[in-house]
Amino acid sequence: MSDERIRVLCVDDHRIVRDGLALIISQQTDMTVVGVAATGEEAVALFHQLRPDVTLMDLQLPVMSGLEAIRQIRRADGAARVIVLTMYRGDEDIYRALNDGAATYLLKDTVADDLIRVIRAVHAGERPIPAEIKARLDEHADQPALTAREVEVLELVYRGHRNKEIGALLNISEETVRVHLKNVFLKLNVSDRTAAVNVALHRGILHLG
Amino acid sequence: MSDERIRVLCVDDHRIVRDGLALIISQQTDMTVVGVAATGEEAVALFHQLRPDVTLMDLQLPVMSGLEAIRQIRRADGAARVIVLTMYRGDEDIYRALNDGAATYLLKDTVADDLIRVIRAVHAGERPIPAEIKARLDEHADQPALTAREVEVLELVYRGHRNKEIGALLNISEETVRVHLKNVFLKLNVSDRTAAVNVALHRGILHLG
DNA sequence: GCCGCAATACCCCGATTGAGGTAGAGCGGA
DNA sequence: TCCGCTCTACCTCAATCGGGGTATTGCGGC
Repeated sequence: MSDERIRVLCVDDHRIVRDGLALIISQQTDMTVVGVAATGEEAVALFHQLRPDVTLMDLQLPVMSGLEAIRQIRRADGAARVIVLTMYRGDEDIYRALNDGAATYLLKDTVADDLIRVIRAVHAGERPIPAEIKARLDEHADQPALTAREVEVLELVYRGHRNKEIGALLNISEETVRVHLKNVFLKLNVSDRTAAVNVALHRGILHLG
Repeated sequence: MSDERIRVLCVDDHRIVRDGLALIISQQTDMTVVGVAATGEEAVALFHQLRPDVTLMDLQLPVMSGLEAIRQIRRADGAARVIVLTMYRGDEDIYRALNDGAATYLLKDTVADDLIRVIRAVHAGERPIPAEIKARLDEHADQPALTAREVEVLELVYRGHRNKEIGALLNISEETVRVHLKNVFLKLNVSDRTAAVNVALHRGILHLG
């Protein structure tokens, strides 16, 4: 009964990875790939059009991030089941995705058979969080969270701007920028901007791009 | 004649991607995956053991990079045919890989059918460089190259070290570190260290990790 | 209503950084 | 052999940055 197959939407910006995933899933008798998307927009549009049972979502997508796509999908349908499948290992990535409604979070290290099992479990309403991911999430809870403004400032530091420029861009004084950065340094446990950017990139607070 | 199939070694650190690629290749009647590796060391060891016709190599590998693996493989066998398959789009990545003996360079955006065609072409002794990659390589030629020492200094800046610390780590004076950085800024066309790191990450001169 | 937090802004001061020089030693190619 | 490049090192000066404060406004939760 092909009507009873789990209908999967597959979202990844790398064509060859998408093709590989689709092939892996298509080989199962109890599931089928009903659509593929390469950007966040495409993912949201196809979700509405296809109403898949499970959406397999990479976080690293051009134009609109996978995180934003998850938000929009979950806002439109609180019962939507989205599995994150990504190479991002940062605790902040994991926290944000699960906090925004992802059913679970898998790294691309995952074995094909495990992915298949998780798709079935999530379709059945479970939320099987891998131990490694759970551990990272616990680490995250121990860390002080940056505020939205602090992330905004740090992002501009990462782009290579000086404090004065950042102040001008955000319409606040250079002094205030310094205050935000001081707090960022405290929270990230570093003593200068390059180290802060480094930590932020590794923890998934910022991303290349 | 299974003996006449193209024997492919598949190197990628993400298990699910490796599985997907292997599945794509295995579906062809004229090629077969004889081995898979997840690190540079494994890749080099398996190359010697299996002597594949074509090696499909990601650049982003733990412990030993794909670039270093290519160097070691090509040093051992100047006729070895290695296809780079990576998400790295930096001109420096492309330059280094092709300069160190890769037969061609594909992005993970590549369509499965194109990958298959390139594997056949490379096995036949061709070097089919995609137009996009060729264009990036031309851009690279217009840019002044950083010296090994300059990259070394920039790497430590990226790690968050101050000039004084970098001097101590490299056993040179802080003054010399400043000179190297001045030259880096000139070559990368930036005016401070965070911008330099940003450009270096995007061009593939440095990598996360 | 009160407390805590986020965001804003200003102060001082020492450390660090970036931009401008000059210069010698060593090495490899023309 | 000589030229050019790389690495090394030092100098000066102005700009930027990081660490230490204090303080006001506004918002949301208890």
